[in-house]
Amino acid sequence: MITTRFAPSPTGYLHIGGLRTALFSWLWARKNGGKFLLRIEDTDMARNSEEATKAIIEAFDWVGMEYDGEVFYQSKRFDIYKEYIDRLLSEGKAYKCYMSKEELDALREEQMARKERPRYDGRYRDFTGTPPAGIEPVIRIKAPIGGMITFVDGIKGEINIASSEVDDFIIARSDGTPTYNFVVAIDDALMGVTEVMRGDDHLYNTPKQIVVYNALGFELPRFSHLAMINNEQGKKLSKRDGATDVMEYKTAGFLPEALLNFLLRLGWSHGDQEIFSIDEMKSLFEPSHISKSSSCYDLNKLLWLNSHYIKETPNEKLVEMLKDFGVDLSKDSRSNNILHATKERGKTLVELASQINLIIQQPTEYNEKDMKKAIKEDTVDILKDFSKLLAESRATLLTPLDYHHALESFVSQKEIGFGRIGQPLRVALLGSMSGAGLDEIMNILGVDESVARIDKLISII
RNA sequence: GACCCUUUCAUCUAGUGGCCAAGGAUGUUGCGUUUUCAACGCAGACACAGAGGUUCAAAUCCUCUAAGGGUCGCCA
Repeated sequence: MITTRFAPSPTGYLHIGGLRTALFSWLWARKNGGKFLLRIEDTDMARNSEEATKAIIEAFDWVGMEYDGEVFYQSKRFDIYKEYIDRLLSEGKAYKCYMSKEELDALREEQMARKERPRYDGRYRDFTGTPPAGIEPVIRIKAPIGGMITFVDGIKGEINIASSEVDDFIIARSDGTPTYNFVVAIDDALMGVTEVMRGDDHLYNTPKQIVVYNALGFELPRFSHLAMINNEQGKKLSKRDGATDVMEYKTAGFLPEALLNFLLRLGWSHGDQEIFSIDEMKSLFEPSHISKSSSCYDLNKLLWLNSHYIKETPNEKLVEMLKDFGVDLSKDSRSNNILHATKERGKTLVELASQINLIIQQPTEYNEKDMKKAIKEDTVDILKDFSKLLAESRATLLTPLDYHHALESFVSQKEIGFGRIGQPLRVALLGSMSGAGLDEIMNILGVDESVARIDKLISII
C-alpha cells in the first residue's frame, strides 16, 4: 500500500510550489489506490495561524484535491512525541544540553571563521557532571559520529552525506516542545507514509530524519526531493513575482484543471503529451519521469492551458463560474449564444467576463482610434439606412445567418465595400473594432438593441 | 566559506550509446482562413554550458571547469 502526505506549515497561504508537491503526492497515491494524508506541521506555537490552515484547506478544495481521513495537527500530538523523547533519553540515544544561546552563537562564529560548516560540537553528549544553574536544557539526539549517511532519493538517486555534516540536533526545545525534524520522522513512520515527496530545500533534513528513524527502529520510507520552481527570470519564486498564492489564481480567472495541468508539466512529462485530464493524471503519473532540474514558471503556457480548458468547459458550468466575476447569465435565455460568441476570446474568466459585458452592456465609451478609422463622411447615412433595414426586416431576422444575409444584401444594394458598414457597425455595437462576429452579436442583441446602439453612435458622431 | 544538487531552443520538456545533421509544446515570425480581433490551420527561426577522455559510434558513460540553485536555527 502506498501512502503519501502533504505536510505544510501553517505560516501563510498555500504556495504554488507547495501545490505542485501536493499534486505529485496526491497523484501517486491515487494511481496506486493508496492514501493521501494532509498533516499540518504546527509544532512552533509562536508562528502558527489558524487562518493559514484554513487557507491551505480552502486551496485544496478549490483545486479538488481530496485527502483521506481527517487533517492531522501536530500540535495535538505532543503526548506521542513526548513518549518517544523519553524513550530516547532513557535509552541514552538522546541527552540534555545546557548550552546557552550565546554560547551557541559564539561557537558558530568561530566555525565560520575557520571556514567550516557550523554545527553543534557535542559538548554535552557524554556530560555527567552537575549541570549549570538557571538553564533549561534542550534535548539533542545522538547522531552517528563517523561514516556516511546514505539514502536513495526517488528522483536524484543515491545521496551520500558525511555523518560529520549532521550534528546532534535539537529534538525538544527548552520549553519541552518537540521540533520539526523529530516529529516529521515520527509522524511519517506512525502514519505509514511510504513515499515522502517534498521540496528540494528539505534535502538536508533527510539525513537528520534518518537519524531519528534509526534511533527508534522505524523503517525508512522512500524520499523524493522535487527541484524548485523559479520565476521567469530563473530566480527563486517570491511574493514579488506576483501570484504565488494558489487562491490568487482563482481570482485571476484560472480554472483549477488548467493550474494542475500546468503544474504537472512543470517538472514531469509523459512523452510529448501536454494536455492531461485529471483522470489521465491519476492513471499516468509516474515519479520516475520527474525531472531533476529546477524549472521556471511560464505564465504564457498557463494562459494557453487556461484558454484551452475554458473552451472545453460546458456552458452551464461556465455560467456558474462567471458569477464570481460579475456576470450572471443564469437567467439569460441567450447564454449559449453569448458564450458561443465569446468563449474563444478569453484566456481567463476575467477576460471572458469582460468580453461578455461588451455584448450585454451598451458601450459607454468608444475606442478613439477605431472611431477615426471607421467613421467616414457618409457613415451616418449608411448607418441610418442599415438601421432602417433592420427595423423593416425584423420578422425575418431570427438567426445569425439571417443577419449575415441582411448585411450582404445591404452591401450589394448600396454598392459599397463591406468595411464601410462593417467597421462603424462594430464600433456602434461593441465600442471598438474587435470582437465577435457582427451577425452573431446582432442576433444576440436583437433588432431593437442593435438599432439603439447604432442610434447612440450616430448621436455622438 | 563548507556541504549537497542541477545544466537540451527564450520557456516547459522528449531523449537511458547507434532510430538525433536532436522531437513535441508555449511564446515568437510569416502565410492562410475570417466582415474585424481572437480562435483555428500551415510554414519558418531558435538548443545538447565548455574542455578533455572512453568507444567503431556520445545529448546519452567518465573527469575537470564554468554557471545556477539549495542547506548550514531552541523555523518548518
